[in-house]
Amino acid sequence: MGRISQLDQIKLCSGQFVLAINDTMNVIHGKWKLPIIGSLLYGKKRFKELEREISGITPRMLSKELKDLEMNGIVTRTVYDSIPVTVEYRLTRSGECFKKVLDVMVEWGLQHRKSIMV
Amino acid sequence: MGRISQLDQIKLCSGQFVLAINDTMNVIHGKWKLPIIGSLLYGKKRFKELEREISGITPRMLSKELKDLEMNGIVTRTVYDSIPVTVEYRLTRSGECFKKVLDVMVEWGLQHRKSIMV
DNA sequence: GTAACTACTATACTTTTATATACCGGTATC
DNA sequence: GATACCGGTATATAAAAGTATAGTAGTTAC
Repeated sequence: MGRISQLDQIKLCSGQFVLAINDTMNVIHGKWKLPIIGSLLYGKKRFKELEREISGITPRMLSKELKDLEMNGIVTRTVYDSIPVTVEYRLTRSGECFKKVLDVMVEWGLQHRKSIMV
Repeated sequence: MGRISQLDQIKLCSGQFVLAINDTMNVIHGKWKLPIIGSLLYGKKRFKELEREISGITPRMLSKELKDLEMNGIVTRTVYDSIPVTVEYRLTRSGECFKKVLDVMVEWGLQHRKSIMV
C-alpha cells in the first residue's frame, strides 16, 4: 500500500526517530514558543516588539522562552552597541525550516475540523 | 520563490489557521499523547496492552489521556461484552492521518540535529 | 479460598509551568 | 528633575500537569 514512510520504520530505528520527535517537541513545548516563532517568521524583531506583538506575554516569559529557543538553535540573539543598545532576535535556518512543520499542522488541523463537522 | 503556502496567508486568514494549529497542539499536548498515538499506529490495543507498552505511564494518566483523545476524535473506544469485558482502542481516520504530522516532525528533527552537529 | 488478570477510579501529593508585580541601569526628552 | 523607552531580572504566588499508592468489581485458574 505505497511507499514506506519514515514512521513505518520506527521499530527498526526507533531511537533516532524518538529523539527527532523529542527535539521537535522541545521547540513547540509550552504556551509561548509557537507565538514567538510565528512572530519571527516574518522577519527579525526586537525584545519590545515581540512583547507588544504577542499579547499577554510577560517579559519574564518572553526572556525565558527566547533563551530556550536560542539554546535549541532556533533563534539567534544579536546585540548592537548602538545607543541605546539594540537587541535583535531572528530565526536560524533551522528555525525558518520549522515552517514546514507548522504548515502540516495547519493542514491536519483544518482537515480534522472538517472530519468532525460531519 | 515558489507557491504560496498556507502559513504565508496567515495574516489574511489568521483566525482559521490559529484554530487549526491549536487543534493540532491539543492532540500532542502533554507527556503521554504521542506515545499513545505511536503505539496505536500499528493497530488496535487494549488498555492493559497500552499500559505495558508505554513504559512509565500510570493507569490514571492512560485513562485520562485516552478520554482526551477520544473526545478530540483521535481514538475510538469499543467495549465488547465478552467475558471478561474487552475494551479496544483504535485510531480514527483523523488519528491515522496524524501520521503525516509525525512524519514531518521526524524529518525536521533529523535535519535540525544534522544542522547543529556542524 | 486465595491469587491473579482486566479495566479502571479515588485521594493525596509533588513537580512543572505560568502569572503578577515590582524593580534595575542606562539614555533621552521635556 | 520627572517621565518614558529599552532590555531585561527578582521574588512570590497560582494554576496546571504528572506521580504514587491504593482500591474497586468482576472473572478465571489452581
